[in-house]
Amino acid sequence: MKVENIQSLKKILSDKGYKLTKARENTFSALLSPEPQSMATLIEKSQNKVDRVTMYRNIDLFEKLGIVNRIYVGWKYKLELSDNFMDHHHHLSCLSCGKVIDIEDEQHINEFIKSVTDKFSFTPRHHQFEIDGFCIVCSASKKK
Amino acid sequence: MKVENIQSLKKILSDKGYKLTKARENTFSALLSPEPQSMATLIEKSQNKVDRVTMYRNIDLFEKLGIVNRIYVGWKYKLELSDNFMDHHHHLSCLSCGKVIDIEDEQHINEFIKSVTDKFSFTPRHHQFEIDGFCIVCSASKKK
DNA sequence: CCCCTTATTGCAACAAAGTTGCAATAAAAA
DNA sequence: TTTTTATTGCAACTTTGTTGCAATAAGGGG
Ligand SMILES: [Mn+2]
Ligand SMILES: [Mn+2]
Ligand SMILES: [Zn+2]
Ligand SMILES: [Zn+2]
Repeated sequence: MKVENIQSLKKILSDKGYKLTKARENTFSALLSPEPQSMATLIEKSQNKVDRVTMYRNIDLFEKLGIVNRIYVGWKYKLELSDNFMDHHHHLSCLSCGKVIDIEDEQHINEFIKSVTDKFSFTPRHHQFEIDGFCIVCSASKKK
Repeated sequence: MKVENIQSLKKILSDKGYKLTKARENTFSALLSPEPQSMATLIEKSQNKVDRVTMYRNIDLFEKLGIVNRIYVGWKYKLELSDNFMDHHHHLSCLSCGKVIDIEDEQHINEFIKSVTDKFSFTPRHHQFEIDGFCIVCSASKKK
């Protein structure tokens, strides 16, 4: 669900009976970023514009409406605008040094997603594939 | 890292200079379950045997030692003994009703994991593949 | 088996994260 | 403009996770 501007945001909201408010405009503004952001960051960026509680409520709503994705990075989740139908979050994550390697292979994954979602008549919105283990460097030095 | 019994737990711990304590035995007992469990569940199962704080500390330790995996289910993480070299955690998770559907297809996934980890000389310990979206029921009934 | 050293525990106190009820307010519709 | 209804902010609360520290218990050596 791509949101181009405030107008398209308003349409998405009103189509479902929700109102476009100042708080929601500000929530959307805070989400504009090249990187996924933590809830704490969004709250801080909007301080004295959007109340904490309202931020939680609107992020929940936006996620339900498909405007944002919640992804896991390390041990916590972050939020991002779901600009593309399906962003790719596939990575190898080293449990020792924390290094994250991105996997490029869209081919296999997209085929797999289609076959499995079709089977269950599931409407996919977002996915994430993570392999935890040890990178080549940390595998070599096996201590601790 | 498979832990067969208390003896093997003691070995894993002492090899790294950690002690086997009553609290750690009870932590291990609480982890015995066919399902991944939340931190809250583990704490409750061990109430008046292991202090909350100690539970957090020992779960952290166990994860570092490879005894437990932390996986994400819906919006939160759960913990499980890493009995098998690589447990399968592939699921479809409904953003609306929270229902989780397990994906059985090991074939494609294992092939994919092997190809990608080989490519980067990465030593996998655990993986997780999650597709968020809407189940057949919630897809049908649109709003809210 | 006892002593000694050191890791580990429990507790209290705190910090961070997320939730709920409700009266006041601001959208949107009429 | 008036009416209707969703939304907000606030206060209070619950849940989750962290830190410092004195008391305790595990394990090794004698
Ligand atoms: Mn992808
Ligand atoms: Mn599974
Ligand atoms: Zn590494
Ligand atoms: Zn559902």
